[in-house]
Amino acid sequence: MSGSDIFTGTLDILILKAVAVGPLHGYAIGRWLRLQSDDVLDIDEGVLYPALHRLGRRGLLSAKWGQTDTGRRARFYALTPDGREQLKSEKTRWTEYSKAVHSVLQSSEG
Amino acid sequence: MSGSDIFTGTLDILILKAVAVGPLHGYAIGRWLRLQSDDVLDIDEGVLYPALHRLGRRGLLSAKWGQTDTGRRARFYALTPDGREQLKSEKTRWTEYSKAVHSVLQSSEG
DNA sequence: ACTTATACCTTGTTCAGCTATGTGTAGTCC
DNA sequence: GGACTACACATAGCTGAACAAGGTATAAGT
Repeated sequence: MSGSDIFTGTLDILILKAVAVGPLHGYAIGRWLRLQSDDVLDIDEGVLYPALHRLGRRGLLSAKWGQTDTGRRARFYALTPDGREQLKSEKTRWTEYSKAVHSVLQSSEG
Repeated sequence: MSGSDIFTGTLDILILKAVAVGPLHGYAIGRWLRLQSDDVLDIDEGVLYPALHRLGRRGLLSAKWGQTDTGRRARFYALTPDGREQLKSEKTRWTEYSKAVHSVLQSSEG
């Protein structure tokens, strides 16, 4: 059901990236993240769906109802142009930040 | 005054690491993080001091008043044994997590 | 006198993520 | 028939870290 805790602020990037290739529905986003991260990122559905709604409200994702491969009804999310820009800038920010944290954690100087 | 936003959850690790080498006072912790991270990590004091108090309350840091090199009064924080363990496990968690995020962001598969 | 750097602190607010829970469909296994 | 798993969506209440914006005070430089 639930995965290990998230570092707040990273979820949006992960979601935006997941739908960057093509539209996906919520459940598939969760599955894809689990797959790509070797089970490290296991997003609770009670966290994932509100996040999708937030991103929609902010105009970073668009949503429409559709059919899965197996004929089920599902809500498909796609990146808007704003979302694509947001992904890009957040990715840059993450990369810079994680490098900074890494260099702090590696440091042995007092 | 303020730095760029933090990814929530990383601040504790950064602080614990800063005092891992030896006791430091709050202001020096901020300065050290800025230095080690090439100005990427610039922790607002209104964020830093409450965090130090929290870590103290949780028993991960000990605190005592002392004198700086320049003769000023300052509160020095040091790692407790619990704090050292927490640093270790959080470091592991961060490393695993950031690798996972990285591998998601690098992915090009749909 | 003024500014900068040092060094500490608190109060109020926001909102992401956590926890728990609910709905319903469809396939499989015994 | 009954139980179970996977799929797919959703909301409501809570917590607490971080943010924003202030405040106190000393010392050194110009």
